Amino acid sequence: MATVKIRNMEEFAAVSGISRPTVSKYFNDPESVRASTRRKIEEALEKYEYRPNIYAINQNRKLTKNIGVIVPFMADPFFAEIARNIEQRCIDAGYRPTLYSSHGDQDLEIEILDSLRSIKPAGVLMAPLGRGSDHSAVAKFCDEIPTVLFDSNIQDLGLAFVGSDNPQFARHIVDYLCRTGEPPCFFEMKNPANPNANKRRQAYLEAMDAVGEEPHIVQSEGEGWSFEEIGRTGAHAALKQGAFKTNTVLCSNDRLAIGFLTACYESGVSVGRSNTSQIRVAGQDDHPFSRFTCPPLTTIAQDYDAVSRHSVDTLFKAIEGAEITHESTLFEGKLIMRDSA
Amino acid sequence: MATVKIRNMEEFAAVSGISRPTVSKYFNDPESVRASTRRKIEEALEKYEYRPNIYAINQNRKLTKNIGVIVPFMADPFFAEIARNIEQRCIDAGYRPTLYSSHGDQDLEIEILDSLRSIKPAGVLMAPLGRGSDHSAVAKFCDEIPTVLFDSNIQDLGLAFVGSDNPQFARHIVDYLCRTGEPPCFFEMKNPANPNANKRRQAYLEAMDAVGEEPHIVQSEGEGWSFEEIGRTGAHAALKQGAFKTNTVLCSNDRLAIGFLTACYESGVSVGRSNTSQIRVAGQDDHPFSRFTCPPLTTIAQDYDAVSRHSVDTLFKAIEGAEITHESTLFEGKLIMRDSA
DNA sequence: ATTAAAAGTTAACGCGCGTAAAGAAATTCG
DNA sequence: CGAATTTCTTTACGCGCGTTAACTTTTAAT
Repeated sequence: MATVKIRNMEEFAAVSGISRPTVSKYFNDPESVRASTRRKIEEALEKYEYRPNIYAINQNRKLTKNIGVIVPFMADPFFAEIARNIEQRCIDAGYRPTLYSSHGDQDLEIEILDSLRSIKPAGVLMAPLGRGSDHSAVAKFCDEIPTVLFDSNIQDLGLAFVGSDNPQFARHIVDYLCRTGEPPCFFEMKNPANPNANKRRQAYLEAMDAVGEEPHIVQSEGEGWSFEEIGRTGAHAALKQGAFKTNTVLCSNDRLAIGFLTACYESGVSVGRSNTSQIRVAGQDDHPFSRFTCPPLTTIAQDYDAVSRHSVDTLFKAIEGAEITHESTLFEGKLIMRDSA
Repeated sequence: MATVKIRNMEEFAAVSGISRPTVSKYFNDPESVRASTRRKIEEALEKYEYRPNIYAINQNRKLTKNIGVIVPFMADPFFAEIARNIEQRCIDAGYRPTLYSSHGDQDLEIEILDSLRSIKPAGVLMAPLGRGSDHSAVAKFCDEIPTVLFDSNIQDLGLAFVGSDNPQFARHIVDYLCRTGEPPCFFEMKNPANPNANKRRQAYLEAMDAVGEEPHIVQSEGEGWSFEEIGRTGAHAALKQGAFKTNTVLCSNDRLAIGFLTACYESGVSVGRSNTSQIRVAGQDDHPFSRFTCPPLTTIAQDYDAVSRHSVDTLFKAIEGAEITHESTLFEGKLIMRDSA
């Protein structure tokens, strides 16, 4: 392998027999040099260990190849999955994604934005805390750096918003539940962290109206991102006081539903769609764990592949100079029928 | 606020009335300048928007303040939690952590190491894939950059290893299970991704020997990181052929146990420690979801706070010049009694 | 073969900051 | 108060690479 250690592009250019400006050109785009030149450089690359210093590169380029990816809560596997998906797309496009989680904390979200500024990213993909976000801080950031919001929207901030079509979700699953049994009550947090929650409540109301059923909303106390625990305690309280007017419950999201199922188990309420069951429970999102609840959770799956693809595409188009007029893109969900409803 | 935009430290030094070298000194350590000087600089900092260019800084410093944090599988909330914990400790110590997930993929793990090299980190905290890691690639990396391994060990690589005391885990939970009912069979993957799995099997055998009971091991087919699904299908197969010699099952980890519980539900086997239950199931790790399984999972909790603290401490000591002799530090677990066993 | 176009070379500057040296100014202390 | 000490200022260089300008060589086309 290497006989001498290559310290910089100058030295590497020397051993490859090509001038430094041309080598620099090669690293910015290998296709931009003649095939014979490319071959020489790549032969040297095999022989010697050299990689351009990323700090020197970024200091001199007007724009880095960095992409920031922010999710509100990494310990939620749903966000881990979508982050992974986005990350891979960035890498494939030749960018360098860096992953951040706000961990449900406003101060941390602000710190992340601040930290991102210092790495001068070409663009940012952000799933904001939502209700918990500092609106003006996010607005200011979106103003400085090309940013696409996903999952949860903040007014008209950023280049675009990409998320799920909550009304379609609600129509779809409310339809299903009504066709197969009693109409669903809606179970949610009283003070949800995520603005999607409000849209989902609204969507539920509209969907129930459309099928001509009377809506019933049951709310759980508790704040923060411990949705399962909030769902569990809220369900216990609601079950005890007979808050559900029908035997069917649609939860605002799967994590809440997971806690709900735990409460049902703990209080001896049998869940399922069989005749012997006392209650039916459905969720929304198709959380990675929903397959493994007892009973497995009927839910409506977010098309997170489409969400991540479209988010990334939109950002890259903007980075590459396309004029983007702000728009929201919402993807439909698929019903995942399992045993809980 | 700002009347003019500050472009670099030169300009900022001008408006603050302090020379550039002193300002530079301030940013490296605010305490290193006279109080009156510090005050002047901080007043200017309030008045003008300026932050040193991180690329220029890192180009000139011998050592960056970057810390790499690698976990094998971010969609496992256990790793998300420990990563978060580690991240925070790094920030508190004035470093800049960057988070990576190998997503269970060897090629990606290697890519991450490569990518880390290019940011010239002061140190790295790595939970390797384990069996799935490219030993020589990791070894080479540890040789170049101060690296502490945690969670899963690879021989004697890196500055140190920090993890859990698997034998203690096994003794503790085997003791408990034997005291309260039939001795446990052990349920695990035949081809586990994680080397801890092998240690846990061994620990189970020793613990059973210690209490004078005959061990029984049941293995599930399947590879990769979809532990829940592997646990579920493996449990179905094992239950169908009556593979368990006793009515108690200790799973190698919680995610496997979660799948096991799903299989029990699906095949109508009642789980729990009451007289009416047919089987008892326990896990290991205290996964964030274990509280919410049905029934809630009895398990043994990893002291991930201690693991992350000690990992970070060890790394920082090494970075700050302390001589580290390679050693493994293992933390004990606490029994978490819930309803499944 | 002639020639225009394409791709390479050499030389040089700049990016923003770390850092070192030498001397000036401010502070501390006896 | 003067001397010793600490802290700052000025000046200057270097880090590794992007990039430009002027020129030379190679390639493709007539």
